[in-house]
This record gives sequence, structure tokens and C-alpha cells, in this order.
Amino acid sequence: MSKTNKKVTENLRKQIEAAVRQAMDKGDLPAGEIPKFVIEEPADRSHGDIATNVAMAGARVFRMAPAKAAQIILDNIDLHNSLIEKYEIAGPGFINFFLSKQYFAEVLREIEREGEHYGDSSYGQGKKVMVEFVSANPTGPMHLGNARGGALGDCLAAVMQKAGYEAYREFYVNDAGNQIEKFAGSLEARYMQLFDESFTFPEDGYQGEDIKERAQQFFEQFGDKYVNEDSAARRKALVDFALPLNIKRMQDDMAKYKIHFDNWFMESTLHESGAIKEIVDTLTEKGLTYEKDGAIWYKNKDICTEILLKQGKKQDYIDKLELKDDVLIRSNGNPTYFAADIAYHKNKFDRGFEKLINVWGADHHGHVMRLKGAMDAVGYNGDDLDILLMQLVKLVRDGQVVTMSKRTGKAIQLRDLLDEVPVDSARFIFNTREATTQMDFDLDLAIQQDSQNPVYYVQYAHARICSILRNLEAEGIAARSCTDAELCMLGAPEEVELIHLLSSFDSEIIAAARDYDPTKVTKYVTNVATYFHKFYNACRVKCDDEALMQARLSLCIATKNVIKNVLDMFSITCPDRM
RNA sequence: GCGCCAAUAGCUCAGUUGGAUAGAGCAACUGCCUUCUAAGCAGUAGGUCAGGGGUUCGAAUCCCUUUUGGCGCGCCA
Repeated sequence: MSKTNKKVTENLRKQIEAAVRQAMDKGDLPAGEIPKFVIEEPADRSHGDIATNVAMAGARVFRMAPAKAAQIILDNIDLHNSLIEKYEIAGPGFINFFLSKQYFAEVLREIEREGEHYGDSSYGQGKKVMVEFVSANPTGPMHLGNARGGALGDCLAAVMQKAGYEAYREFYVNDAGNQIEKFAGSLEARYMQLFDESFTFPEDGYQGEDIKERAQQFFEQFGDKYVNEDSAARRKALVDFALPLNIKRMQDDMAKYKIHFDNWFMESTLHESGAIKEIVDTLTEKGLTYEKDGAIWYKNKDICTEILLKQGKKQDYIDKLELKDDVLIRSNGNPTYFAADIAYHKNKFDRGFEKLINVWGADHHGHVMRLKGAMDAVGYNGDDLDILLMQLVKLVRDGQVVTMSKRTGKAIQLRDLLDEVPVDSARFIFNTREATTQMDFDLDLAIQQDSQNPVYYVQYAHARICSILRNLEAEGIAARSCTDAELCMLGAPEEVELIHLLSSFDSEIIAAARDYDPTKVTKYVTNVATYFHKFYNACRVKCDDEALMQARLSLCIATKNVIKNVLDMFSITCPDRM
């Protein structure tokens, strides 16, 4: 809620508590603890601007009908200087409060004063938070799931920043390990097949067309130079050639998608610096590893069991999970992805991040508990690592579900999407569905640039306001600051509703940051657009009453300000005309 | 088998963490531009909140259970 809103609500809470206490002291209410109660905005405005359930919540303590308790509380309440002009008891025992016009005037002044900082809060207390997202495998092109993860992660970081965190964006590049071996084998086969079609392609290789393209590019540069080299040297040359190209392609795609990472973290640096070996040694010193079948294992079962018991889970629940231990170092001497991941996440904490948020595909959820547990094992708090699991996107084209597979090479890539769908549209649409829900991305609809697209609806409201301002300016009418008396002329339901909504901007941001859910903000700004359009149709800005016109101009400018703050925050263009 | 995520209008989805008569958009029907952008607004119609129990002043929301769908349980990542 805005500062004005917050001030009013906090004061009201104090006054209600004081009234209950006073009534108890006088013996009007039975003495006891003040019940927990909420102060909220009713869904239906005829129920007032602010409502409390204190009388109902305290029904047991007060031992009387909620309506009667409500009356006693109101008999003892002091609402001077509270910006509340009247109140009533309604329904099953709610107390509804009605704000004075002065309140709405103060909200508009606050928005004007704060400008581009309106909506900022200190909720995050300046804590350093890292959002790691996309982190696609560099062995192939990025897919539609990466597009969703990119939009969600980037906008989540923006929300965290707005809510008072110091947000940092990172992309983890898996440029080492097993999948690079597969990448090498696949490239080698495609390269060799240019000379000998019968050269066998590895069974678990990457089938995509992009591998063939890279092999072809390599051939164009080096010809047959590597045909007679030994396999290891050939593979190394191919990877050294193709991997930087793939990483560059991901960086270009992300830039086109208006996503700018603070850091691209290379997994290979963890191997080269010895960080992985170090973490295995540390775990071994703590007695958390053992050797079996020539491999080094991590005692995941013991560690997670301990954590779950601490959380109060029952033993038979834990038994049913069938927790397993994990390999850190394979019998061939190579570390697993898991070992690298422990080293990587410890590295993040070592860099001073207090909160880590990872945006992962839901298919990785089996990995969550063991990684959080491992953070406890290496001396950090697993609860400071939060995983936002994103359900995968189903792509729909011509009403048919298209399965996405990197290997078939037929899937729609992020790059194809960006060629066809405007960036604004993609960023907005991916943020209209919560991460936890499976999403059908209708490609035909997303490509279509018309009114069905929610981003146009919001942009249209902004352009409309700009148009009003332009027209008036052309007639020599400039917006000016209004007096309180003038702002208090805004009394139409459409005006009041709009101001109410504008005043809750920062509480929406805080809720979005708290829940790691940037979709709350797109829903909010869509709502702002709706309320503005309603206002526009009900109340003419340009009118004969100069004072009223100026008051309405103030409301328009405040609305424009909020829409612009959201679109800027999400790196979506905010056009002055459409 | 075990676990995670879901199930709300014909379709796609909201529902402010337990509140008052469950809301939008699309599709259907009816209206509103010779005064600020009709990419808009107003209205009509559409519901066993998957089924069943429980918790309490009060449940779409929390707990249990059944059903249905998606995903996961590797010396893959």
C-alpha cells in the first residue's frame, strides 16, 4: 500500500486495539487477550474502503454476538485525524470504515511527489539476492521453456529490486561435464559424416540440426584437417570451435529478449579452480561421504532425513520418500553435475548473496531437497536457497500440441519465437500465468498483433492518457498542481476506484516479491488499465469546470506514472501513441 | 509404488493467504463515437469451485480421502 494508505491502516489498527483494551478495562468486554484480526480492503466498495473482522475474530473471547461487540468497540474508538469520515457495522459483524476525500487527495500528491520511485519500498532491506535463471545447456539452441523462464526470472529480479532488494541476475553455463562429452561426440560424428556417411552417430548424441550446422561451419573453416587426427584432439577442436559460438548465440538471443545478466558464470571455472575437489574434500572431512564401487558418494539420505525430522516430519513419511545417496565423483574420476552444483551454490553464498533464487523447470524438482540439504552440509542455510519451479510450457500451433524436443530439431526455438512474436508481447504473456501452472502458449495468438493481446490493452491506456495531455496542451491547457479542495472534487465511483487501485501499487510489489510471483504485477497493471478505461468512459477530462479538469488531469498523470513504472520495470515499451 | 504441481463458466484463466452475493477475457446476444484514441466502455446469458468427509462464527482457499491430468524418482543434466 502507499505510504498514505499504510499510515491510515496502521493508525486504524492502533485505534482498534486501544478501543478493545479500553472496553475491557471498563468491563464492557470480558477481559482477555486482544484477538488476532485483519484490516483489509473489501471486494465490494459498498462495504466501505477499509474493513475489519475484529468483532468476529474475537467472538470466542468476547462471548457475545459479533455485531454487539462491534458496537462496543466503536463506542470506545477515537478516529480524530484518521482520514476516516464514517463507519458502520455490517454483515455478520464486519466494521466498515469510509475514507474522507482528503485521503484520496493525499494519495495523488504522493504519486506526484515520488514519480518514477512510486511503488518502491524498503521491504527487502537492501539484502543482496541472486536470481539465477534460464541457465540453458550450451549444447543446443534455447527452447520455449527457456523463453518462459527468461521472462519470469528477469521480471522477478526487477520486482525484487523494486521491493528494496539488491537484485543480481546470473546465467549458469554448463560448459563442462558429461553433456559436453556428448556434445563433442555428436559434433565429431556430424563432422566425420561429411566425409564418410557410415560414421556411426553416438546412441545418446544430440540429434538436432544445429549440430550439423556447427560441423559444417567447422568444415568450412578447417576443411579435412581433423579427419586423420586422433579422436580426442578432433573432439577438443570441435568443442573449442562450437561452444563459444553457442554461448554467443545464447547471449545474443537474451539481449534481443531484453534480458541482461550481471554475470555469465562458467561451470568450467569450478573445475579449473579446484572448487569442486575442495567441496568434496570438505564433505569428506565432515564424514558425509563414503566410497563404493570405485565412486565417492554423498550421504544424502542421512542429511535430508535429519533436516526433515527437524521440520517435524514423521519417520514413516520420510521412509516412504525412499531417499537415496548421490555420487559426487564417478568411478572414472569425473565429478557429477551434482558435485559441481554444490560448489556453485556455495560459491554464490561466498560472494555475499544472502538469498538465492533459482528458476528451474519442474522436471528438476527431484533435485531441490538434496541441493538445499547440501547447503546445510557445507555450512550455509538451505532455507536461504529458494527454488522457483516452473511448469513446462506446452506449445500450441493450429490447435495442436507441439512437443518440444531439443533432439528432434523440430521444436520451436526461442529464436524462432523472437523472430515472430514482439518482445513486449512475449515478456508480458509469459508473466500472465503463475510459474506453478502449466501453460499453453498459443503461438498463433501470440504472433497475432491485435487487441487480444493483453500488453496492447495496457499500452493503449498509456497512449490514451498521452493523447489527452497532447490535445489539451495544443489548446494551451497545461496540467498544474491542484489544491486539496480541487483534488477532493474527484468523487465519482470510477475516480475513487482508480485512486484506490493506484494506492495499492507498492503492496502489490511487496506481495509479488514475497511470493516470487511477478505475474501479480502484470495482473495489477492490467487492472489499472481497466479502471482507467472505465474512468475515461464515465468522466470527461476536458470539461468546462477548470478545477475539476485539473483534478482529473492529476488523476490521469498519476495513472500514467504507475503504468510507466510497471512497463519500465519489466523492460516493456511504453508508447506515447498507438 | 512413492513424491511434487495442478483441477473454478463452453474455452483460457483470476480470486489480495479463512470473509460479505465466486470474478475477468475470449466465444454468443444487446447497446454506446458529427466533444479527450471504439486496440475502449456498459449490459444480458453462462457455476454441484472435480467427488466425498473434516476443522469453525464462516471454506474455492486449511486437513484427510477418492478420481483425473502433467512431471520426477540414473555413476544424465
